[in-house]
Amino acid sequence: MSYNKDAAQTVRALAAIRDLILRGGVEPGERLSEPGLAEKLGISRTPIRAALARLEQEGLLERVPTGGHMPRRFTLEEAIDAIELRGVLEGTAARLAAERGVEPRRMLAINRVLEAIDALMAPSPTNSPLDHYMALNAEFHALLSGLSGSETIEREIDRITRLPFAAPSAFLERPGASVVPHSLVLAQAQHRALVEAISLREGARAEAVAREHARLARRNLEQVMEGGDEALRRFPALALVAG
Amino acid sequence: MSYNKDAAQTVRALAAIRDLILRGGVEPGERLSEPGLAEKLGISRTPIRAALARLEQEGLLERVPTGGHMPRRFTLEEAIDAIELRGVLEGTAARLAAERGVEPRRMLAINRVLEAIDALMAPSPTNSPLDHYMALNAEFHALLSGLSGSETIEREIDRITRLPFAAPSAFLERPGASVVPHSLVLAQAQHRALVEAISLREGARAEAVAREHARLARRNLEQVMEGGDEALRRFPALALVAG
DNA sequence: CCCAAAAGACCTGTATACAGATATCAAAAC
DNA sequence: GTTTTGATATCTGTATACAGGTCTTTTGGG
Repeated sequence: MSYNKDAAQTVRALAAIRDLILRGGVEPGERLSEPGLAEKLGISRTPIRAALARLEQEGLLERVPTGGHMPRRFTLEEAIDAIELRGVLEGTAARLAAERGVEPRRMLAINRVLEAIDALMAPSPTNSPLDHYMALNAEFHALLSGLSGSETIEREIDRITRLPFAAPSAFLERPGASVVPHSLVLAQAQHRALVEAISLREGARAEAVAREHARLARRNLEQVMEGGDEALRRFPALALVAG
Repeated sequence: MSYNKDAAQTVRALAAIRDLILRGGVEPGERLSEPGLAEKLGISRTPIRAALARLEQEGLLERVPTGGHMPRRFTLEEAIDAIELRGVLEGTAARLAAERGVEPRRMLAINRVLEAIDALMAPSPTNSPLDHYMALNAEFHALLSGLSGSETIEREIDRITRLPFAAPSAFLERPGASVVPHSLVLAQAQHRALVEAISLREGARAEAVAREHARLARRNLEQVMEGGDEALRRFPALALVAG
Protein backbone atom coordinates (compact mmCIF):
# COMPACT_ATOMS: atom_id res chain seq x y z
CA MET A 1 0.00 0.00 0.00
CA SER A 2 2.10 2.84 -1.18
CA TYR A 3 2.73 5.28 -4.00
CA ASN A 4 -0.89 5.79 -4.66
CA LYS A 5 -3.86 3.50 -4.10
CA ASP A 6 -5.49 6.91 -3.68
CA ALA A 7 -3.51 7.58 -0.53
CA ALA A 8 -5.65 5.18 1.39
CA GLN A 9 -4.53 6.15 4.86
CA THR A 10 -4.93 9.85 4.24
CA VAL A 11 -8.40 9.33 2.83
CA ARG A 12 -9.33 7.23 5.78
CA ALA A 13 -7.99 9.79 8.22
CA LEU A 14 -9.79 12.58 6.40
CA ALA A 15 -13.13 10.83 6.58
CA ALA A 16 -12.68 9.77 10.17
CA ILE A 17 -11.66 13.19 11.46
CA ARG A 18 -14.35 14.96 9.47
CA ASP A 19 -16.92 12.64 10.96
CA LEU A 20 -15.48 13.23 14.38
CA ILE A 21 -15.94 16.97 13.98
CA LEU A 22 -19.39 16.83 12.43
CA ARG A 23 -20.77 14.31 14.87
CA GLY A 24 -19.60 16.51 17.68
CA GLY A 25 -17.03 14.00 18.86
CA VAL A 26 -14.76 16.84 19.85
CA GLU A 27 -15.45 20.05 21.67
CA PRO A 28 -14.83 23.21 19.67
CA GLY A 29 -11.87 25.02 21.11
CA GLU A 30 -10.23 21.81 22.21
CA ARG A 31 -7.01 21.19 20.40
CA LEU A 32 -6.85 17.99 18.38
CA SER A 33 -3.71 16.14 19.33
CA GLU A 34 -2.04 14.37 16.46
CA PRO A 35 -0.67 11.51 18.52
CA GLY A 36 -4.07 11.10 20.09
CA LEU A 37 -5.81 10.85 16.74
CA ALA A 38 -3.09 8.61 15.42
CA GLU A 39 -3.63 6.13 18.19
CA LYS A 40 -7.40 6.34 18.09
CA LEU A 41 -7.47 5.69 14.35
CA GLY A 42 -4.55 3.32 14.14
CA ILE A 43 -2.85 5.52 11.55
CA SER A 44 0.51 7.18 11.77
CA ARG A 45 0.88 10.88 12.25
CA THR A 46 1.79 11.70 8.67
CA PRO A 47 -1.61 11.03 7.07
CA ILE A 48 -3.30 12.55 10.12
CA ARG A 49 -1.36 15.71 9.57
CA ALA A 50 -2.27 15.81 5.90
CA ALA A 51 -5.92 15.38 6.79
CA LEU A 52 -5.79 18.15 9.38
CA ALA A 53 -4.20 20.53 6.91
CA ARG A 54 -6.88 19.79 4.39
CA LEU A 55 -9.71 20.20 6.88
CA GLU A 56 -8.21 23.55 7.74
CA GLN A 57 -8.48 24.53 4.09
CA GLU A 58 -12.05 23.32 4.08
CA GLY A 59 -12.81 25.63 6.95
CA LEU A 60 -13.72 22.98 9.50
CA LEU A 61 -10.56 23.49 11.52
CA GLU A 62 -8.52 26.50 12.43
CA ARG A 63 -4.94 26.78 13.48
CA VAL A 64 -4.16 27.31 17.11
CA PRO A 65 -1.84 30.31 17.28
CA THR A 66 0.66 28.37 19.29
CA GLY A 67 0.52 25.40 16.94
CA GLY A 68 -1.84 22.60 16.03
CA HIS A 69 -5.47 22.61 15.04
CA MET A 70 -8.84 22.89 16.69
CA PRO A 71 -12.41 22.61 15.49
CA ARG A 72 -13.69 25.87 14.16
CA ARG A 73 -16.72 27.38 15.81
CA PHE A 74 -19.01 29.39 13.58
CA THR A 75 -21.15 32.28 14.64
CA LEU A 76 -24.75 32.32 13.49
CA GLU A 77 -23.84 35.21 11.22
CA GLU A 78 -21.11 33.20 9.56
CA ALA A 79 -23.45 30.29 9.04
CA ILE A 80 -26.00 32.60 7.47
CA ASP A 81 -23.36 34.12 5.23
CA ALA A 82 -22.31 30.68 4.10
CA ILE A 83 -25.86 29.90 3.10
CA GLU A 84 -26.19 33.25 1.39
CA LEU A 85 -23.02 32.49 -0.46
CA ARG A 86 -24.32 29.16 -1.59
CA GLY A 87 -27.36 30.94 -2.95
CA VAL A 88 -25.15 33.37 -4.81
CA LEU A 89 -23.00 30.62 -6.28
CA GLU A 90 -25.91 28.42 -7.26
CA GLY A 91 -27.54 31.53 -8.70
CA THR A 92 -24.45 32.12 -10.80
CA ALA A 93 -24.43 28.53 -11.98
CA ALA A 94 -28.08 28.86 -12.92
CA ARG A 95 -27.59 32.16 -14.69
CA LEU A 96 -24.61 30.92 -16.68
CA ALA A 97 -26.52 27.78 -17.57
CA ALA A 98 -29.35 29.94 -18.91
CA GLU A 99 -27.03 32.29 -20.75
CA ARG A 100 -24.76 29.68 -22.25
CA GLY A 101 -27.21 26.88 -22.78
CA VAL A 102 -27.19 23.40 -21.37
CA GLU A 103 -26.53 20.04 -22.99
CA PRO A 104 -29.87 18.23 -23.40
CA ARG A 105 -28.52 15.22 -21.57
CA ARG A 106 -28.07 17.31 -18.42
CA MET A 107 -31.52 18.84 -18.67
CA LEU A 108 -32.96 15.38 -18.98
CA ALA A 109 -31.17 14.20 -15.90
CA ILE A 110 -32.29 17.09 -13.72
CA ASN A 111 -35.85 16.79 -14.99
CA ARG A 112 -35.86 13.16 -13.97
CA VAL A 113 -34.95 14.21 -10.46
CA LEU A 114 -37.80 16.70 -10.44
CA GLU A 115 -40.21 13.97 -11.44
CA ALA A 116 -38.90 11.71 -8.74
CA ILE A 117 -39.43 14.38 -6.10
CA ASP A 118 -42.95 14.99 -7.34
CA ALA A 119 -43.68 11.30 -7.13
CA LEU A 120 -42.35 11.27 -3.61
CA MET A 121 -44.62 14.08 -2.53
CA ALA A 122 -47.82 12.60 -3.84
CA PRO A 123 -50.03 11.39 -1.00
CA SER A 124 -48.91 7.95 -0.07
CA PRO A 125 -49.33 5.52 2.78
CA THR A 126 -45.63 4.70 2.91
CA ASN A 127 -43.53 5.76 5.83
CA SER A 128 -41.46 8.90 6.16
CA PRO A 129 -39.92 9.68 2.79
CA LEU A 130 -37.67 12.37 4.19
CA ASP A 131 -34.44 10.49 3.79
CA HIS A 132 -35.31 9.78 0.21
CA TYR A 133 -36.24 13.40 -0.32
CA MET A 134 -32.95 14.53 1.13
CA ALA A 135 -31.06 12.30 -1.26
CA LEU A 136 -33.02 13.55 -4.24
CA ASN A 137 -32.65 17.13 -3.11
CA ALA A 138 -28.90 16.71 -2.81
CA GLU A 139 -28.82 15.20 -6.28
CA PHE A 140 -30.83 18.08 -7.68
CA HIS A 141 -28.39 20.59 -6.29
CA ALA A 142 -25.40 18.59 -7.48
CA LEU A 143 -26.80 18.47 -11.00
CA LEU A 144 -27.67 22.15 -10.84
CA SER A 145 -24.12 23.10 -9.97
CA GLY A 146 -22.98 21.23 -13.06
CA LEU A 147 -25.42 22.82 -15.47
CA SER A 148 -23.19 25.79 -16.10
CA GLY A 149 -20.51 23.55 -17.51
CA SER A 150 -17.98 25.56 -15.56
CA GLU A 151 -15.76 23.43 -13.41
CA THR A 152 -14.60 26.51 -11.53
CA ILE A 153 -18.11 27.29 -10.39
CA GLU A 154 -18.78 23.68 -9.59
CA ARG A 155 -15.72 23.48 -7.38
CA GLU A 156 -16.67 26.54 -5.40
CA ILE A 157 -20.19 25.28 -4.83
CA ASP A 158 -18.76 22.00 -3.72
CA ARG A 159 -16.50 23.79 -1.29
CA ILE A 160 -19.17 25.86 0.37
CA THR A 161 -21.52 22.92 0.45
CA ARG A 162 -19.03 20.97 2.46
CA LEU A 163 -19.81 23.17 5.43
CA PRO A 164 -22.50 21.00 6.98
CA PHE A 165 -24.90 23.79 7.85
CA ALA A 166 -24.68 25.24 4.35
CA ALA A 167 -25.55 22.01 2.57
CA PRO A 168 -28.81 22.00 0.64
CA SER A 169 -30.50 19.43 2.84
CA ALA A 170 -29.02 20.62 6.08
CA PHE A 171 -31.96 21.34 8.37
CA LEU A 172 -35.05 19.87 6.83
CA GLU A 173 -37.81 19.59 9.33
CA ARG A 174 -38.86 16.07 9.99
CA PRO A 175 -42.41 15.71 8.75
CA GLY A 176 -45.06 14.59 11.18
CA ALA A 177 -46.51 11.28 10.00
CA SER A 178 -47.01 11.27 6.26
CA VAL A 179 -47.81 14.95 5.91
CA VAL A 180 -45.54 16.77 3.52
CA PRO A 181 -44.35 20.02 5.12
CA HIS A 182 -45.23 23.23 3.36
CA SER A 183 -41.62 24.19 2.98
CA LEU A 184 -40.96 21.13 0.88
CA VAL A 185 -43.83 22.02 -1.42
CA LEU A 186 -42.42 25.50 -1.77
CA ALA A 187 -38.93 24.19 -2.33
CA GLN A 188 -40.06 21.93 -5.11
CA ALA A 189 -41.94 24.79 -6.77
CA GLN A 190 -38.69 26.74 -6.72
CA HIS A 191 -36.85 23.79 -8.19
CA ARG A 192 -39.29 23.75 -11.07
CA ALA A 193 -39.11 27.50 -11.60
CA LEU A 194 -35.35 27.27 -11.63
CA VAL A 195 -35.22 24.62 -14.30
CA GLU A 196 -37.89 26.36 -16.32
CA ALA A 197 -36.00 29.63 -16.24
CA ILE A 198 -32.85 27.90 -17.42
CA SER A 199 -34.73 26.22 -20.23
CA LEU A 200 -36.17 29.53 -21.35
CA ARG A 201 -32.74 31.18 -21.16
CA GLU A 202 -34.04 33.58 -18.52
CA GLY A 203 -30.78 34.15 -16.71
CA ALA A 204 -31.87 36.86 -14.32
CA ARG A 205 -34.90 34.89 -13.21
CA ALA A 206 -32.86 31.73 -12.74
CA GLU A 207 -30.38 33.59 -10.58
CA ALA A 208 -33.05 35.26 -8.49
CA VAL A 209 -34.93 32.03 -7.89
CA ALA A 210 -31.77 30.22 -6.82
CA ARG A 211 -31.05 32.93 -4.29
CA GLU A 212 -34.53 32.89 -2.96
CA HIS A 213 -34.32 29.14 -2.71
CA ALA A 214 -31.32 29.45 -0.43
CA ARG A 215 -33.43 31.64 1.83
CA LEU A 216 -35.43 28.56 2.69
CA ALA A 217 -32.30 26.99 4.09
CA ARG A 218 -31.59 30.13 6.04
CA ARG A 219 -35.06 30.14 7.54
CA ASN A 220 -34.67 26.49 8.46
CA LEU A 221 -31.40 27.26 10.20
CA GLU A 222 -32.84 30.19 12.12
CA GLN A 223 -35.85 28.14 13.13
CA VAL A 224 -33.76 25.22 14.23
CA MET A 225 -31.52 27.52 16.25
CA GLU A 226 -34.52 28.28 18.45
CA GLY A 227 -34.86 24.64 19.29
CA GLY A 228 -32.20 24.46 21.98
CA ASP A 229 -30.85 21.13 23.08
CA GLU A 230 -33.49 19.07 21.40
CA ALA A 231 -32.66 20.52 18.01
CA LEU A 232 -29.01 19.99 18.74
CA ARG A 233 -29.71 16.33 19.21
CA ARG A 234 -31.55 16.05 15.94
CA PHE A 235 -28.98 18.05 14.00
CA PRO A 236 -25.51 17.38 15.31
CA ALA A 237 -24.05 19.77 12.77
CA LEU A 238 -25.56 22.52 14.92
CA ALA A 239 -22.75 21.96 17.39
CA LEU A 240 -20.50 23.85 15.01
CA VAL A 241 -22.67 26.94 15.29
CA ALA A 242 -22.25 28.80 18.54
CA GLY A 243 -25.57 29.37 20.22
CA MET B 1 13.04 26.08 14.99
CA SER B 2 10.17 23.82 15.82
CA TYR B 3 6.70 23.60 17.24
CA ASN B 4 5.60 26.80 15.59
CA LYS B 5 7.61 29.80 14.54
CA ASP B 6 4.82 29.88 11.94
CA ALA B 7 6.07 26.66 10.41
CA ALA B 8 8.96 28.47 8.85
CA GLN B 9 10.03 25.74 6.48
CA THR B 10 6.53 25.10 5.19
CA VAL B 11 5.95 28.78 4.61
CA ARG B 12 9.23 29.07 2.80
CA ALA B 13 8.46 26.05 0.65
CA LEU B 14 5.00 27.37 -0.13
CA ALA B 15 6.28 30.72 -1.31
CA ALA B 16 9.14 29.21 -3.28
CA ILE B 17 7.03 26.66 -5.10
CA ARG B 18 4.27 29.13 -5.80
CA ASP B 19 6.81 31.50 -7.31
CA LEU B 20 8.25 28.66 -9.33
CA ILE B 21 4.84 27.93 -10.82
CA LEU B 22 3.83 31.54 -11.44
CA ARG B 23 7.15 32.56 -12.91
CA GLY B 24 6.92 29.68 -15.30
CA GLY B 25 9.86 27.87 -13.77
CA VAL B 26 8.17 24.58 -14.46
CA GLU B 27 6.37 23.34 -17.51
CA PRO B 28 2.71 22.53 -17.03
CA GLY B 29 2.23 18.82 -17.29
CA GLU B 30 5.65 18.10 -15.88
CA ARG B 31 5.48 16.33 -12.56
CA LEU B 32 7.09 18.10 -9.64
CA SER B 33 9.39 15.68 -7.90
CA GLU B 34 9.48 16.06 -4.17
CA PRO B 35 13.09 15.02 -3.76
CA GLY B 36 14.01 17.41 -6.55
CA LEU B 37 12.29 20.34 -4.90
CA ALA B 38 13.68 19.34 -1.55
CA GLU B 39 17.21 19.51 -2.84
CA LYS B 40 16.71 22.66 -4.86
CA LEU B 41 15.23 24.48 -1.87
CA GLY B 42 17.33 22.90 0.82
CA ILE B 43 14.24 21.79 2.71
CA SER B 44 13.23 18.27 3.64
CA ARG B 45 10.39 16.51 1.93
CA THR B 46 7.87 16.95 4.72
CA PRO B 47 7.32 20.71 4.38
CA ILE B 48 7.53 20.37 0.60
CA ARG B 49 4.72 17.86 0.72
CA ALA B 50 2.60 20.13 2.89
CA ALA B 51 3.16 23.00 0.47
CA LEU B 52 2.22 20.86 -2.51
CA ALA B 53 -0.99 19.72 -0.86
CA ARG B 54 -1.92 23.28 -0.11
CA LEU B 55 -1.17 24.48 -3.62
CA GLU B 56 -3.39 21.71 -4.85
CA GLN B 57 -6.19 23.11 -2.72
CA GLU B 58 -5.48 26.55 -4.08
CA GLY B 59 -5.95 25.19 -7.56
CA LEU B 60 -2.44 25.84 -8.83
CA LEU B 61 -1.53 22.17 -8.85
CA GLU B 62 -3.39 19.03 -9.71
CA ARG B 63 -2.75 15.47 -8.72
CA VAL B 64 -1.20 13.17 -11.22
CA PRO B 65 -3.44 10.10 -11.38
CA THR B 66 -0.52 7.83 -10.74
CA GLY B 67 0.70 9.92 -7.81
CA GLY B 68 2.36 13.25 -7.21
CA HIS B 69 1.52 16.73 -8.40
CA MET B 70 1.91 18.79 -11.53
CA PRO B 71 1.19 22.41 -12.40
CA ARG B 72 -2.37 22.89 -13.48
CA ARG B 73 -3.03 24.25 -16.90
CA PHE B 74 -6.14 26.38 -17.29
CA THR B 75 -8.20 26.76 -20.41
CA LEU B 76 -9.16 30.26 -21.48
CA GLU B 77 -12.73 29.43 -20.51
CA GLU B 78 -11.68 28.50 -17.00
CA ALA B 79 -9.72 31.69 -16.65
CA ILE B 80 -12.72 33.68 -17.82
CA ASP B 81 -14.96 31.85 -15.39
CA ALA B 82 -12.59 32.62 -12.55
CA ILE B 83 -12.76 36.32 -13.38
CA GLU B 84 -16.53 36.14 -13.68
CA LEU B 85 -16.62 34.48 -10.31
CA ARG B 86 -14.51 37.20 -8.78
CA GLY B 87 -16.98 39.71 -10.12
CA VAL B 88 -19.85 37.78 -8.60
CA LEU B 89 -18.14 37.52 -5.24
CA GLU B 90 -17.05 41.14 -5.14
CA GLY B 91 -20.55 42.05 -6.21
CA THR B 92 -21.92 40.10 -3.28
CA ALA B 93 -19.52 41.80 -0.92
CA ALA B 94 -20.60 45.16 -2.27
CA ARG B 95 -24.30 44.34 -2.09
CA LEU B 96 -24.05 43.08 1.47
CA ALA B 97 -22.06 46.14 2.42
CA ALA B 98 -24.80 48.33 1.02
CA GLU B 99 -27.57 46.34 2.63
CA ARG B 100 -25.99 45.95 6.02
CA GLY B 101 -24.12 49.19 6.26
CA VAL B 102 -20.42 49.77 6.70
CA GLU B 103 -18.40 51.04 9.61
CA PRO B 104 -17.37 54.65 8.90
CA ARG B 105 -13.75 53.77 9.51
CA ARG B 106 -13.79 51.38 6.58
CA MET B 107 -15.49 53.86 4.27
CA LEU B 108 -12.86 56.39 5.16
CA ALA B 109 -10.07 54.02 4.33
CA ILE B 110 -11.45 53.07 0.95
CA ASN B 111 -12.16 56.69 0.11
CA ARG B 112 -8.57 57.53 0.85
CA VAL B 113 -7.50 54.95 -1.69
CA LEU B 114 -9.83 56.50 -4.24
CA GLU B 115 -8.27 59.90 -3.66
CA ALA B 116 -4.80 58.43 -4.03
CA ILE B 117 -5.71 56.87 -7.36
CA ASP B 118 -7.18 60.15 -8.55
CA ALA B 119 -4.02 61.95 -7.59
CA LEU B 120 -2.01 59.39 -9.47
CA MET B 121 -4.02 59.86 -12.61
CA ALA B 122 -3.74 63.60 -12.72
CA PRO B 123 -1.42 64.72 -15.53
CA SER B 124 2.08 64.60 -14.18
CA PRO B 125 5.58 64.57 -15.62
CA THR B 126 6.71 61.73 -13.40
CA ASN B 127 7.53 58.38 -14.87
CA SER B 128 5.23 55.40 -15.25
CA PRO B 129 2.93 55.24 -12.25
CA LEU B 130 1.59 51.84 -13.19
CA ASP B 131 3.25 49.93 -10.40
CA HIS B 132 1.87 52.39 -7.93
CA TYR B 133 -1.54 52.14 -9.52
CA MET B 134 -1.46 48.37 -9.31
CA ALA B 135 -0.66 48.54 -5.63
CA LEU B 136 -3.48 51.00 -4.98
CA ASN B 137 -5.87 48.99 -7.10
CA ALA B 138 -5.04 45.85 -5.16
CA GLU B 139 -5.61 47.73 -1.94
CA PHE B 140 -8.95 49.00 -3.14
CA HIS B 141 -10.11 45.52 -3.92
CA ALA B 142 -8.81 44.17 -0.64
CA LEU B 143 -10.71 46.84 1.27
CA LEU B 144 -13.80 46.25 -0.82
CA SER B 145 -13.83 42.58 0.03
CA GLY B 146 -13.82 43.52 3.69
CA LEU B 147 -16.65 46.05 3.50
CA SER B 148 -19.30 43.40 3.93
CA GLY B 149 -17.96 42.49 7.32
CA SER B 150 -18.38 38.86 6.38
CA GLU B 151 -15.27 36.84 6.85
CA THR B 152 -16.77 34.03 4.81
CA ILE B 153 -17.11 36.25 1.77
CA GLU B 154 -13.70 37.71 2.33
CA ARG B 155 -12.11 34.29 2.40
CA GLU B 156 -13.70 33.23 -0.84
CA ILE B 157 -12.63 36.39 -2.60
CA ASP B 158 -9.15 35.85 -1.30
CA ARG B 159 -9.18 32.33 -2.63
CA ILE B 160 -10.26 33.18 -6.14
CA THR B 161 -7.94 36.15 -6.23
CA ARG B 162 -5.00 33.90 -5.59
CA LEU B 163 -5.32 32.56 -9.10
CA PRO B 164 -2.90 34.93 -10.77
CA PHE B 165 -5.00 35.64 -13.84
CA ALA B 166 -8.06 36.41 -11.75
CA ALA B 167 -6.37 38.99 -9.55
CA PRO B 168 -7.66 42.54 -9.84
CA SER B 169 -4.47 43.93 -11.32
CA ALA B 170 -3.60 40.93 -13.42
CA PHE B 171 -3.25 42.20 -16.97
CA LEU B 172 -3.12 45.95 -16.85
CA GLU B 173 -1.78 47.34 -20.07
CA ARG B 174 1.46 49.14 -19.66
CA PRO B 175 0.79 52.77 -20.52
CA GLY B 176 2.78 54.35 -23.30
CA ALA B 177 4.83 57.20 -21.87
CA SER B 178 2.86 59.17 -19.31
CA VAL B 179 -0.51 58.73 -20.97
CA VAL B 180 -3.13 57.21 -18.72
CA PRO B 181 -4.92 54.43 -20.60
CA HIS B 182 -8.63 54.82 -21.09
CA SER B 183 -9.34 51.60 -19.30
CA LEU B 184 -7.82 52.97 -16.11
CA VAL B 185 -10.03 56.04 -16.30
CA LEU B 186 -13.03 53.79 -16.75
CA ALA B 187 -11.94 51.52 -13.93
CA GLN B 188 -11.59 54.41 -11.55
CA ALA B 189 -15.04 55.69 -12.50
CA GLN B 190 -16.39 52.27 -11.63
CA HIS B 191 -14.54 52.34 -8.33
CA ARG B 192 -16.25 55.59 -7.49
CA ALA B 193 -19.66 54.37 -8.56
CA LEU B 194 -19.18 51.29 -6.45
CA VAL B 195 -18.35 53.18 -3.31
CA GLU B 196 -21.12 55.69 -3.96
CA ALA B 197 -23.67 52.93 -4.36
CA ILE B 198 -22.59 51.36 -1.10
CA SER B 199 -22.82 54.69 0.67
CA LEU B 200 -26.33 55.24 -0.66
CA ARG B 201 -27.33 51.70 0.34
CA GLU B 202 -28.07 50.88 -3.26
CA GLY B 203 -27.32 47.19 -3.12
CA ALA B 204 -28.41 46.17 -6.59
CA ARG B 205 -26.42 48.94 -8.20
CA ALA B 206 -23.35 48.12 -6.17
CA GLU B 207 -23.54 44.50 -7.20
CA ALA B 208 -24.04 45.31 -10.85
CA VAL B 209 -21.17 47.75 -10.96
CA ALA B 210 -18.82 45.28 -9.32
CA ARG B 211 -19.69 42.68 -11.92
CA GLU B 212 -19.24 45.09 -14.76
CA HIS B 213 -15.93 46.10 -13.25
CA ALA B 214 -14.71 42.53 -13.49
CA ARG B 215 -15.54 42.60 -17.17
CA LEU B 216 -12.66 45.00 -17.60
CA ALA B 217 -10.32 42.32 -16.33
CA ARG B 218 -11.87 39.84 -18.70
CA ARG B 219 -11.37 42.15 -21.63
CA ASN B 220 -7.78 42.70 -20.61
CA LEU B 221 -7.22 38.97 -20.49
CA GLU B 222 -8.78 38.37 -23.87
CA GLN B 223 -6.78 41.19 -25.37
CA VAL B 224 -3.55 39.98 -23.87
CA MET B 225 -4.22 36.48 -25.13
CA GLU B 226 -3.96 37.84 -28.66
CA GLY B 227 -0.47 39.04 -27.97
CA GLY B 228 1.33 35.76 -28.48
CA ASP B 229 4.84 35.32 -27.20
CA GLU B 230 5.44 38.95 -26.49
CA ALA B 231 2.48 39.11 -24.13
CA LEU B 232 3.66 35.93 -22.52
CA ARG B 233 6.94 37.62 -21.73
CA ARG B 234 5.25 40.62 -20.16
CA PHE B 235 2.76 38.53 -18.18
CA PRO B 236 4.35 35.29 -17.03
CA ALA B 237 1.10 34.30 -15.38
CA LEU B 238 -0.20 33.74 -18.89
CA ALA B 239 1.81 30.53 -19.02
CA LEU B 240 -0.85 28.98 -16.83
CA VAL B 241 -3.49 29.62 -19.46
CA ALA B 242 -3.28 27.30 -22.41
CA GLY B 243 -3.15 29.23 -25.67
C1' DC C 1 16.75 -1.42 -37.40
C1' DC C 2 12.79 -1.95 -34.46
C1' DC C 3 10.33 -3.86 -30.66
C1' DA C 4 9.63 -6.26 -26.26
C1' DA C 5 10.85 -7.33 -21.83
C1' DA C 6 13.36 -6.93 -17.76
C1' DA C 7 16.31 -4.52 -14.62
C1' DG C 8 17.40 -0.59 -12.28
C1' DA C 9 16.70 4.11 -10.90
C1' DC C 10 13.40 6.94 -9.03
C1' DC C 11 9.29 8.36 -6.79
C1' DT C 12 5.32 8.50 -3.68
C1' DG C 13 2.91 7.37 0.53
C1' DT C 14 3.66 6.01 5.20
C1' DA C 15 5.95 5.37 9.53
C1' DT C 16 9.05 6.85 12.86
C1' DA C 17 12.85 9.44 15.19
C1' DC C 18 14.29 13.86 17.05
C1' DA C 19 14.72 18.64 18.73
C1' DG C 20 12.81 22.56 20.46
C1' DA C 21 8.79 24.71 22.39
C1' DT C 22 4.57 24.60 25.15
C1' DA C 23 1.17 23.09 28.43
C1' DT C 24 0.45 21.12 32.97
C1' DC C 25 0.87 20.14 37.58
C1' DA C 26 2.86 20.20 41.96
C1' DA C 27 5.60 22.23 45.35
C1' DA C 28 7.35 26.22 47.43
C1' DA C 29 7.19 30.98 48.64
C1' DC C 30 4.59 34.84 50.06
C1' DG D 1 -5.08 30.64 50.33
C1' DT D 2 -3.03 32.50 46.33
C1' DT D 3 0.64 33.07 43.27
C1' DT D 4 4.99 31.99 41.36
C1' DT D 5 8.22 28.83 39.77
C1' DG D 6 10.28 24.76 38.35
C1' DA D 7 10.09 20.14 36.58
C1' DT D 8 7.83 16.92 33.72
C1' DA D 9 5.05 15.29 30.20
C1' DT D 10 3.33 16.24 25.81
C1' DC D 11 3.05 18.28 21.52
C1' DT D 12 4.29 20.25 17.00
C1' DG D 13 7.30 20.87 13.08
C1' DT D 14 10.96 18.73 10.63
C1' DA D 15 13.97 15.16 8.96
C1' DT D 16 14.70 10.65 7.52
C1' DA D 17 14.02 5.60 6.74
C1' DC D 18 11.41 2.16 4.32
C1' DA D 19 8.23 -0.50 1.32
C1' DG D 20 5.95 -1.00 -2.62
C1' DG D 21 4.73 1.11 -7.35
C1' DT D 22 6.20 3.51 -11.64
C1' DC D 23 9.05 5.26 -15.20
C1' DT D 24 13.17 4.78 -18.09
C1' DT D 25 16.59 2.69 -20.24
C1' DT D 26 19.07 -0.89 -21.78
C1' DT D 27 19.55 -5.30 -23.51
C1' DG D 28 18.17 -9.23 -26.06
C1' DG D 29 15.49 -11.09 -29.79
C1' DG D 30 13.32 -10.78 -34.14
